[in-house]
Amino acid sequence: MIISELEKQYSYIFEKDLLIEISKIGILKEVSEGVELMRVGQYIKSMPLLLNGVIKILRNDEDGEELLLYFLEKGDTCAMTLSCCMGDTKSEIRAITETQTTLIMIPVEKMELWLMKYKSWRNFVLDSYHNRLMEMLNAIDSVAFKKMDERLLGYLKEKSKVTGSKILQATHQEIAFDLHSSRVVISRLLKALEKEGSIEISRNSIKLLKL
Amino acid sequence: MIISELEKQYSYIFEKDLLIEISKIGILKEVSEGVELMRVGQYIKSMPLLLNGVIKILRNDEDGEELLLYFLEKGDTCAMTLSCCMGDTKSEIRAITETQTTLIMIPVEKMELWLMKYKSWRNFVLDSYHNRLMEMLNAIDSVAFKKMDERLLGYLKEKSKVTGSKILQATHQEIAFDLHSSRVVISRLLKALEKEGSIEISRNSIKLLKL
DNA sequence: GTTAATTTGTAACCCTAGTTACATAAAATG
DNA sequence: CATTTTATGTAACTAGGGTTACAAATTAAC
Repeated sequence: MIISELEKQYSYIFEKDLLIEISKIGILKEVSEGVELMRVGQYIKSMPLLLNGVIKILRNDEDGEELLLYFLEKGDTCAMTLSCCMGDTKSEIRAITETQTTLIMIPVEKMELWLMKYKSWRNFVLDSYHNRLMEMLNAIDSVAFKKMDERLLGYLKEKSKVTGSKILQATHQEIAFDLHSSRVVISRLLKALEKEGSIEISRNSIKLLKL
Repeated sequence: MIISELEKQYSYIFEKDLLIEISKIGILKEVSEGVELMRVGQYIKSMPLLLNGVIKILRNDEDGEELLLYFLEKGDTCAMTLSCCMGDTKSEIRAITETQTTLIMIPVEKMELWLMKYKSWRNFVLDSYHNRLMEMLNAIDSVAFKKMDERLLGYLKEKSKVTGSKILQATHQEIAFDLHSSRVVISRLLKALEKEGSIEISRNSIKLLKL
């Protein structure tokens, strides 16, 4: 039953034998929107393969301050998880489902075994690391080089892209959390975007117009 | 001749056979301080293993703005290089020798081969990715959550650690570049640190006192 | 040793974005 | 439908840090 879903996303990535192993060993999991899949400091015993939906990955500092790092989409896996599994260290990030998601959980033990056995798995793991490093660089560019208005715009576009909708469900406060800013600042900048005709603001939602 | 240097840093990491391969194939390279080893947009054909010295890794945005991401020390390799070699993409970062360095260059072709052949190489590559991800998280914490005075202090400590000296050779302008700030701001904050008794400022150098 | 180039110190100013405070509006709850 | 709760709008203020401008000090160059 798993394998049909699996093949849609991963058949051109993984070799046949590996797909079969995954479908035997992996545990299919349905998670609804807004669920915390992982929090900082937690140990990780299994690794998720994302079949459907969107997960947002956040960084927290000691004082509970928060910042969105990037979104994971179908076909992605969490490099942080990989990283933590290998090193047997605690998670450094927080993961929350942005939409309803379907994922396959793989026990850690298999990971190293498969690295030896399957070339496609090796490539997948290395690609994941590569992709995640690139997303981290984006995150750094954003906070280091951009001003808040630009960051906000980028955030809205990205969120629209991953959810596949021009209408975003979010309060100004939630956006402020993701961008590590304050509600007042976000309201201010959103208002400016509305005046300039880029968006339309309603309670709990924002409609992207000419972006 | 290479192998003696090699064994000092990597004998407990790599298996014997791999060490021999590296010493046969790798090209030993001595680089003096302040040399640009890699710039943004460059293609990478070989991968460095750091035997000695310190390399600083910088991020540039389109307008030439710059930010220090982290330092590489002996025993490290550049995960970005790994990443770029694999994906055959351009470099996203800039690398400059912070001190005189000794490194071994490995041709890209070997990398994938060794991933299959040597467990120790696999672990090394995965560990490198892990370490680099952690350093990227530090960089993000710094720019996202900290104020400039804290960042400056962290920078001074880190630089002192990697160079192994309490006396740092740097102008305020150079520090400003690394932190993506301006000379005036850095001078201002350094002065404050001096008044508080943490450092001693001289032309072209800063002495760390009670840090 | 005189001149030029670098480096540092400091004042004055400005802008972004964070904070506080309060009003209004829309939904949820009873 | 009256009352909370939640979300948004806006003004006024503050602070961090970026910019400009210029002086002083140190070093390098001739």
